[in-house]
Amino acid sequence: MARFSLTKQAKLIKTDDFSSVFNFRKRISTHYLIIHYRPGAQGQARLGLVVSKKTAKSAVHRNYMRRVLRELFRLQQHEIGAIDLIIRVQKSFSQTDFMQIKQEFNVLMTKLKQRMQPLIANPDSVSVATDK
RNA sequence: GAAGCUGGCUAGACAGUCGCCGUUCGCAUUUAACUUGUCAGUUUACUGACUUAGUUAAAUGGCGAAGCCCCUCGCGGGCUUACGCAACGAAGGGAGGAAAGUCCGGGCUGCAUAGAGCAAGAUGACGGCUAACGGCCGUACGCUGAAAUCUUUCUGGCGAAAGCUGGGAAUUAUAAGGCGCGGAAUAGGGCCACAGAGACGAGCGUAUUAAGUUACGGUGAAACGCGGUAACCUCCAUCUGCAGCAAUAUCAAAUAGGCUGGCACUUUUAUUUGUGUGAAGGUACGCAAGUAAAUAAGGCGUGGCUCGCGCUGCCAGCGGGUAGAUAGCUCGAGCGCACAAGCAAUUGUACGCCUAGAUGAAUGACUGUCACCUUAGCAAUAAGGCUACAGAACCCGGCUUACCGGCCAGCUUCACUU
RNA sequence: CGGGGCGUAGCGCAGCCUGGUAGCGUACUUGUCUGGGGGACAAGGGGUCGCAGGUUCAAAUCCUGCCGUUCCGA
Repeated sequence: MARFSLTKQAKLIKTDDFSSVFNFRKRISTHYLIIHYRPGAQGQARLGLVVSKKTAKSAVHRNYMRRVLRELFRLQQHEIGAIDLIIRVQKSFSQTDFMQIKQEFNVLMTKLKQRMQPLIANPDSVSVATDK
């Protein structure tokens, strides 16, 4: 039975984790969001969020966007697989745009699955990719 | 009742689903004993069985760490730990009045320090409060402060008149309240545009007088006067050591470098030191050690092997210390209430309470109902907003700035009624 | 957390320290030179000096508090 809890194991915590994902240089972008991804070795999807001060000046507004994205990730984390993700907010959104954000997130997840399919099929290529 | 103003409190509510972060407790499973309950036997007491709940004791159990023991020495096995972590369950807690700006003041920590002074900076009516302040309270002063009131005046209506009433304008003093307050100008220096005869030294012009004796002089903010300006320099009084929780303390990986010890250390050249040959000094030669450069060998990697290519002294320990972890980290000039002192700020006493501690950063997301607001509508209701300003980062006292509303209390003026 | 700079015409900047007139370049408008354009020359318009309060006879300038923007250090 899949649980929906979001623990510390499902987060990117250290600076090395973040920079390794960014250095992998793979990303998918939509109108509001940009996703950087990298196949991870933890056997679990892990999430990092970046909401810069440039997108929204109010801290309350930035916290809202962070929480919504965290919630969406929490509900789908078991369907994603062992991937490290960093979600970046490109354009600010508010509570009226919630349904649109949800759709965009789903689109991003399906795209991500399609791209990760060959990597998961033969794990040797994953190891080669991570070495480089 | 109307108008103006001040202070305090609050910061949508409830329910459902899925979650996040601390704190405390229980850990999960098995066994035994006791208490309670039921049933059976039965001498109002005892025995046996069962189940649920609670308490106590023991054992077993996930990962890691430390210690001990055994051994066939290996990434072995076993035991212990009021050691940690993970996982599970329960209880209880979880953003603000400004958490914001970072403008002042203090605690705390480190460094420095007998004490004092210089420099630099800040403050400046008087008195008080305070841990302290540039803050607060009281008093005095200045500026301001009403469509209300007083006074004057113009005008319209009613009326025989007295008078009543509506509108406009001007003026004066103000209420509650708001804002401000910068000590010293014979201690000294600087500056005072334009205008004006003259701008800080006094002199000049006219009139006058025994006499620089007296009076006046269009301008200008200030004019014939030893003025104004210290939010110009300065002087006086008071205060301030410097830095900031990324402070600071403890533990501590990898890599590079440092120190120590052991092993390895070929040859040549240069140089330094010691020593021998030499009667002595110098020179020369030999030996030993150190340093530098080059080279060979060795080692490692590439590889089935050789050649080749690339890198390079090897091993162990120590100390500093980075990433990281832990502490600092929330019980404090704390909050509530009552009484007392005081005009007040505030202080004292008694009682009660514990109220966020995150660190790539939690305190939430969604749905429904009600409340609130806006629009439409006589209303019922419908649609929309799902609401203001805004998110703790070591902690307090203030100040400033932002802000949709709601509730309560008080003050002043005026009008009406009793 | 600590420290500094900037805000003046549509744009880029002087003036501020040492208070009395707000200016330079460019852009804009008009005119002249040219057959026309470009260019040159001449004239002109355009400023809450970021906002608010204060000191002063007088504030872009001095003082205080805000707002915006930008940079630096730990």
